[in-house]
Amino acid sequence: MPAGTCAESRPPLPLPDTPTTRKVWRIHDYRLDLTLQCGQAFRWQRHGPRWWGVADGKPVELVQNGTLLQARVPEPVPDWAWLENYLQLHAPLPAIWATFPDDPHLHRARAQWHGLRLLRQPAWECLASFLLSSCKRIEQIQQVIERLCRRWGDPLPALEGLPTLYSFPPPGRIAAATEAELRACGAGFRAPYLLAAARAVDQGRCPLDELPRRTYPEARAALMNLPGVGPKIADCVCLFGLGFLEAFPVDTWIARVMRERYFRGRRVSEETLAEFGRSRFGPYAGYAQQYLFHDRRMTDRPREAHLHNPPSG
DNA sequence: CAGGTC
DNA sequence: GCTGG
Repeated sequence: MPAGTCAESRPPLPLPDTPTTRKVWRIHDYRLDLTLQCGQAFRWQRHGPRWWGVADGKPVELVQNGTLLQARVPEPVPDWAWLENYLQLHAPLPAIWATFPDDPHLHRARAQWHGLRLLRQPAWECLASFLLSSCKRIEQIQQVIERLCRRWGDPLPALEGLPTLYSFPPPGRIAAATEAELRACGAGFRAPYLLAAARAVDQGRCPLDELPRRTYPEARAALMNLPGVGPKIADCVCLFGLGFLEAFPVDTWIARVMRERYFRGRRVSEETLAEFGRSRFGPYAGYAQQYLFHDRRMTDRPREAHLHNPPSG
């Protein structure tokens, strides 16, 4: 290519390995809106039909149009495996459903929220996010995370026409912060937990990168060694960040649903519910959890709203 | 009182 | 118990 030539012309037929900034997939059983909005990831913004966010450290714009999914990134990439993995485009949905028991509740929830998928997020981002999630609404979690990213993340190359997005701050950056600074970002009583987790990961005391190669119980236990990480947060990280699809996070919503439907409203511990969920729904219990969770949430607050919704008792 | 944890 | 709806 002659030097000094303006980049006004492109190769007529890009070879398979030619780095590109755009990609289109044909996908089935996938609903981007549900998947990015359901509270498993906290950094996606919707603007009309477009979604902006950071996947695996890279800024991305996504648009879904029926069975077409389109992605755009600021700098050409040689392949798109990172995004396919993050979005779990190749998750074998029919095979997953085939493992589910014949359960009327699950069947209905699955039909209603068809297209809701589990993402595969970076483990540290996932751990930090869910450490910040307790007793917070999704919007608040998003806010805190956004502040953390702007303060300790790096500005990323911007997509044309879009504002600059920031990387999720690596453990070392958070580890170097003070508890007061984290509180100032809105972390509240979770600040010391986040700080301790960042230090543990940064110093190799919690080897997040190795956990996917261990068994689910081992990974879960390793996470629960961290202060502030109990069964619920550990399971969220196992499910959304480590790829243990048998994990069955039990939060208050799921606990309510399970006690009502499977235990006649009896008082059962959350660990019992988690075990029950895993054994009833099997190797992909996490998918079942997500359908049941989303179903319950949307039933209780139909417009994902700021409606008060006082208890009916 | 909120998608927990110690 | 942080903090906000």
